[in-house]
Amino acid sequence: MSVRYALLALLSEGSKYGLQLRQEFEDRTGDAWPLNVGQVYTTLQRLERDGLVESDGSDGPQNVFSITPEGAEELTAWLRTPPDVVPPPRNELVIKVLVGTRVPGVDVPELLQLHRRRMVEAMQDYTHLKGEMSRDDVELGLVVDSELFRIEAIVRWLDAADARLKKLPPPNRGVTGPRRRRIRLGVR
Amino acid sequence: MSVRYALLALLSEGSKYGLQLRQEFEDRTGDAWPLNVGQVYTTLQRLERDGLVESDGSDGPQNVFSITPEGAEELTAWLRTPPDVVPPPRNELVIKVLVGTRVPGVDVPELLQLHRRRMVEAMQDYTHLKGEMSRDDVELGLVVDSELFRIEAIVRWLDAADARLKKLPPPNRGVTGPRRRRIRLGVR
DNA sequence: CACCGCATGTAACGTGTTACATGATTCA
DNA sequence: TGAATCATGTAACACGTTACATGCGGTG
Repeated sequence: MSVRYALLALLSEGSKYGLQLRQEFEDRTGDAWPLNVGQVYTTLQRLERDGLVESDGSDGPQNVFSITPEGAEELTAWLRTPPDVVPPPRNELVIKVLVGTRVPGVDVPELLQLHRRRMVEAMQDYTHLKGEMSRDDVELGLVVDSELFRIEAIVRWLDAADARLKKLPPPNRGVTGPRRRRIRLGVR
Repeated sequence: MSVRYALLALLSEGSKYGLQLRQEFEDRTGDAWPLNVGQVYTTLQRLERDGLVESDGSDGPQNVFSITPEGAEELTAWLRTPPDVVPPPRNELVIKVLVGTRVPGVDVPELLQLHRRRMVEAMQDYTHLKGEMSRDDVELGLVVDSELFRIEAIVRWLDAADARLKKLPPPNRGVTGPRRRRIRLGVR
């Protein structure tokens, strides 16, 4: 839902049209997240359908949109809404490791080391990039920071996973276990 | 694409049917990620269509699926594929902050503090949960670890963002800037 | 004129979500 | 018998992606 509300935010500054919204979205996120133009138009249609945005009726070559009061309200609510934390968003790497332990012929510690190497390389690339960046490019700086912290967290998790798996190595390799009662992370 | 390959991984252990796959997916990810049954069936259809999985023909009450050699190949490739890093995945919180700086009436530093509070609370909840967890619940332990590291990285980013925004406070508040040349993160 | 850039859209597809409908089996 | 549970599926929808089609205007 990021795009939907990002467009709303850009429109809260003033009325804009499609291509302009794409341009400004990319500018204001440091050119880090290319945005497909098609998605801008379909998202604007949905926003209009939901009454969060109004079209300037002019079906001319520049179809200008403005935010409505309801749109402004939803926007400020969204800005203060924290990202969902229970249930946690699915984490592809974590799933890889967890289901990987049951795939015949897969060496999980080796898998952890492989991904660790890739992640460290990515961090080096980003760190190098930071050196080349203009010091006052706040937007790109923030995006790169977010990636660096995020990837660093992945590396730490890979190390923790390695340690955890070393502690109880083969007992549940291929065994289905006694179906022990589990804690459900705040669902229903 | 996590679910698609997770099912493939579970099938690499042996043939299974729909509900069983959901059950095992949830077991093996520590019950942290509830999986909708409907998605299992549609995903199995697509896997079959793509030749990665075979149905046991028996359209009976238990429709059993097995992995094909092509499926096994795709699976091992997926396990070793690192998560995409350029362009970075869109980060909803980062987008909130970046576009929030242009929304009239929004106090960004206050926004950062609000989200920081929420994230710290989430970390406390997870830490508390770890204390209540069975020590040998590897799966849930790994998921909770991944969330703790992930959220901690968010908190660090919020602090870094706060510092960055304090350094150059109002110059680009509402101003569109000179459209400076930017580094593109390896796209195209 | 022909081409390019701007601008708007549509179509097809993939993943994911929720909700609903349909049988078969088990058991009080 | 009737209700719960197991098991399979479908429908409708949201978001996102890629690719394609259309129209307008300026410029060589």
